Amino acid sequence: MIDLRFPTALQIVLSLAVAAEKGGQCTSQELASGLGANPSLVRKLLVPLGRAGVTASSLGKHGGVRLARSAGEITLGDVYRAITDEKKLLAARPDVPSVCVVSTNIVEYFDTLADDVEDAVRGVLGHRTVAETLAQVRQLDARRRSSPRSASRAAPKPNAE
Amino acid sequence: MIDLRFPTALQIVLSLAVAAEKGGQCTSQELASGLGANPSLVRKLLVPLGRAGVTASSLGKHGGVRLARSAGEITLGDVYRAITDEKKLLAARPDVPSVCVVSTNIVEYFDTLADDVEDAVRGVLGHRTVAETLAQVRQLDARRRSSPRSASRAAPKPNAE
DNA sequence: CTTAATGCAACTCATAAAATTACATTTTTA
DNA sequence: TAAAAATGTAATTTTATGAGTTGCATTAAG
Repeated sequence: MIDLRFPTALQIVLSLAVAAEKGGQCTSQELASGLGANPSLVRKLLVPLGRAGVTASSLGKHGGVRLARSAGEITLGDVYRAITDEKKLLAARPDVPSVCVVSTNIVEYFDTLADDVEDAVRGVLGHRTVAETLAQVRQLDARRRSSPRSASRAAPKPNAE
Repeated sequence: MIDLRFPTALQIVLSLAVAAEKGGQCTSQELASGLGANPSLVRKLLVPLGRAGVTASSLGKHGGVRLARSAGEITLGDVYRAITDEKKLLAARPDVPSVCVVSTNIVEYFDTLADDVEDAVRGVLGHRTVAETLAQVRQLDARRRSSPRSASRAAPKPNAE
């Protein structure tokens, strides 16, 4: 099944950034409804994010989730690394037999290649803060409202609300 | 299940590059044994590689597979693109409801982010030719033979063969 | 004590590739 | 022309892994 943890975690963090501007926090229920998902799924993703110091939760009544740092101090790379932990984008074939020069050394080679790819991805994600990303998302929203060629049926009346 | 198509295709192409040096070709059976896999699986991967002009096959008795171009004219990016076709490394969450600024625009944002990541990966893979890669694999092999601290049990007697 | 939140464990479901099997098709060649 | 040996391809089963769900223990406010 396709891995949606990073896009999901990113949306969670962005929603928390919006809430943080108002000095507030979110419940996993609120976050889940923005995702069309289950609160339990949200809480599952909050575990590694909390461990990485990206989010923080408080228990009990009036508990909830908030950003552990300001949105300008969190990069998408932080979120990505927290959520994917060890798993790399590319993985070598396991159990390759050793029958020729290629098969004997391909795994070692591929691991270094996978590392290079991982570094490139982190380069892209590491330069963008959550604050900048939220600003970009709002730009998209402004563009969506100003032009009626709606990309989705989400804004059928761009000038009506 | 984890996607092994690219590492598998890469090993196939490298094996074909070795064979090409001797002016020869390989059967899917030979390729499969170097992978510890099934000839049918190899042939399945050869379909997109052939369509992309990376490999070529001949039917019938004494048929087989060979590189369609020289190893110096094929990049790892060519192999990667052929094998993964449309599928991107990162995919947006589907069916996100539109309940706030973030949820309304996150999919569009994430798609552009996924494209940026894809470009970065292709940057890494597009610069390496199969010929260069084969040379690197052989360097690893030379290093493995000269130092007995074997990374795998693949070469228990580095000076014995 | 009740309420409302997170934390966490157990379970089923869905998906996509791996792996396998079988057979049709195409060439070579004896 | 028939046998052999290869690719092409379709159908099927297996497997791995995240999604999604349910339930409940724990925690803290009032």
